[in-house]
Amino acid sequence: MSGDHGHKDSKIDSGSRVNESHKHKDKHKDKEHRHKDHKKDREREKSKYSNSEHKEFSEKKHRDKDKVKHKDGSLERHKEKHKEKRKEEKIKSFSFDEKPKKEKENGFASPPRIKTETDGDSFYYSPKYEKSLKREHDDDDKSKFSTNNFLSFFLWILQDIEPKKKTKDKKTDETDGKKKAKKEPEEKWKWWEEERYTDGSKWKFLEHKGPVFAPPYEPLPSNVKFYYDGKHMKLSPQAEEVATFFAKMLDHEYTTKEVFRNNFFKDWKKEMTPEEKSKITNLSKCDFTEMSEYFKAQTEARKQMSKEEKQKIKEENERIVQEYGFCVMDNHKERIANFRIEPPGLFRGRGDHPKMGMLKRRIRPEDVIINCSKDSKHPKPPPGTKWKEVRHDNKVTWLVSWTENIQGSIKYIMLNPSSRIKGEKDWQKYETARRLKKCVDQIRAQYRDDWKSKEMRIRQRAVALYFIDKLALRAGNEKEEGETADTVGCCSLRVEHIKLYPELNGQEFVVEFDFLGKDSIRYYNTIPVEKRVFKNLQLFLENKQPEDDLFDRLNTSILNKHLQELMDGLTAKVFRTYNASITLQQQLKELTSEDNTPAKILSYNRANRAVAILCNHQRAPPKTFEKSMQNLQSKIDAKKDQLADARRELKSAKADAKVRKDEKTKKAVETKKKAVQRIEEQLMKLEVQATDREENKQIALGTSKLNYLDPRITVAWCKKWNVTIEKIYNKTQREKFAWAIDMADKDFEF
DNA sequence: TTTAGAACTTAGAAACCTTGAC
DNA sequence: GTCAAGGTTTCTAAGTTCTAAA
Repeated sequence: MSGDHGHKDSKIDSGSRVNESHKHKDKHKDKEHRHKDHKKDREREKSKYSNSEHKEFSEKKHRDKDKVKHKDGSLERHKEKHKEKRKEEKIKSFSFDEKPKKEKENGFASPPRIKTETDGDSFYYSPKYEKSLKREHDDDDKSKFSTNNFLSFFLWILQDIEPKKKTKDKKTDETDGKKKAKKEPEEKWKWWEEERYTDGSKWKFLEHKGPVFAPPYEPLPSNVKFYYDGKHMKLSPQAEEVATFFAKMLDHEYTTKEVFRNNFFKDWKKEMTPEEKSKITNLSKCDFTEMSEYFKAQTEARKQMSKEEKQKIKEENERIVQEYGFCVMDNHKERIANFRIEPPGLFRGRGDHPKMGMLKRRIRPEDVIINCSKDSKHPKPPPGTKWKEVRHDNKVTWLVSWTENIQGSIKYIMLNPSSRIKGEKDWQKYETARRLKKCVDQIRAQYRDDWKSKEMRIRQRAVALYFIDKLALRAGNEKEEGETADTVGCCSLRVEHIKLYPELNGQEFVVEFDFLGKDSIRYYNTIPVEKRVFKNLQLFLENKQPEDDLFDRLNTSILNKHLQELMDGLTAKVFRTYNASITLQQQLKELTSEDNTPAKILSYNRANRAVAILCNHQRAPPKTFEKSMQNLQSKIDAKKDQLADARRELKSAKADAKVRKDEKTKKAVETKKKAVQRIEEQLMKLEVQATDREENKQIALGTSKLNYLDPRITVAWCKKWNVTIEKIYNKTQREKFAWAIDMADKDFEF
């Protein structure tokens, strides 16, 4: 990335999510206007970007061997299906370059091109690991496996019987060294020193206890009443349960939104008896306050419980975690991420979600598919029930799945990020990004070249890729209208999402982006682009309505197919990973200096922040922000006063010592000196904290830290600057990144 | 070959827990 | 002991990419 990401500041906007102005009003009216005549476009382009430069380009690119085919403009098809839904006609013509398909890695978690890449790439086992323990995974060796695994499962059970020590020791083993109470019970398994499967399987043995279901509904006590139109009304249990979902959310803004209320009411009615249905016809006449108060009181009571009671609950939870929170996968006990089935409730879609408020129904064993190995002890469904299915698919990583009723999508229970199966994939992700580093210059040169292409689809592709690379935009899949909030990514940007300024605030060729991205987080950015990009954008906008697609001849599938040809394993999101990680590395180099630890950490956070800004990771400013800032400021002021006092005292002690010249006064001077130093340090810490907090007001660092930044960069930085890793990664993060902590040394380069 | 659905990653909010000041 | 603040964990929605069925 060549310092290209320096335009960040303008991006963070005070209101992060949704806002009415973004509503896509009547967006699909007048669809007939759209995409008038792409043939005309193409002809226009042809004349504009006439022969010479294009010829030169097309001859150069071996990849575009099928260009002739594309040029005739007869093949566009892809987007049509959903455009159809919009009742519009887009004439498109494209086809995919016919390159021989690269051999797939059978979906296995190893990086693509594993065999051809060995040269010097650290992804491969270093010599010291060469003879390391190999995971047994010969396809045909089943019996051996099951024996081993039964053994290990047995050991696991045994371990469980032992007094619980590990899981909830939380802070106790935190670094400071102060409280080194309980230590890790056993040596952690270094899966990264072992070989991976190459046959596409994700595991050979998998055993678990199945999911934990939501507790059954407990009817309200009879004194907690529901009122309709001012009159008490006893609800049937089903209707009451759904009513409590609403009551629990009464303080939330959701319940004031019309869409939420309408969806809720509609679904609630489905749960009512005919009698209830005929009576309750207006949600506004429903009074849930007693229910709401009841739940608040319960929460309060829980807080007020005695230590013993709290402890009892904690132990019971712990027992459940021990029983259901782990599985055995290939000889190893692994933590499960989400072993609880999502409880019923009201759907909380983000942004202007058309389905918010709908009832998320209760999942029963009959809805659940179990995945485990044949030779494992299958999880038992709760008494009197059965599973929907028990399957043995070792080409996938999930243990349990079910279909949810809001979007009809499948939900999964999977392993914790610290597990081998997730870790390998994560590692592989960063290796792919590092491979991109090696060819990114070439790819950039190519897309710049493609801005001149005489084919519209190629120019669109090239401009989109430029945005993805430069601005770290997401790919932008197409979404089904009316099913989700109206959000976009790069390929799905619409005309209304950008504005072009030939000149703005003294800068030439400025593009203003303003759209809702993932989770309806607003992306706002004004950025000068290269002239050719600007001209292209002008062209893409011609004869289009605000609600038309900016890149009407592009979608994520086309883009990713193209990227795949540029580099094996390359997809749009690799750019985000690459640019995030390289930015961190560069920023760390730039910002860190021989300094005290808090200052170094501030540098780290600033580097992290640069990435978070690039990736537009925003958060709502904490509600208590202003107040906590004030508090901190008063602490700083107090500390300053304290420092002034200490300095004064030191001064007078010095004067005293000058006069008296005895040991006692000398000592006093030393003591005062130390006190001043200590206070200075404390003050500095507070000031750093204030700066950090202020800068972090609307920025969430966690997402990039967890998902985009190659942890080896961080580990290397810690080692280089003598910062303990615990200062940067908390326990969970250290578990997730154990592989990186173990393998990266201070010279690691992304 | 296209497309729908499956699989898996990324995301911010909320719940929960710990810490430290008083 | 209480309380507020902030860090951590959990939750699950919302993306992207992969895969397999039509």
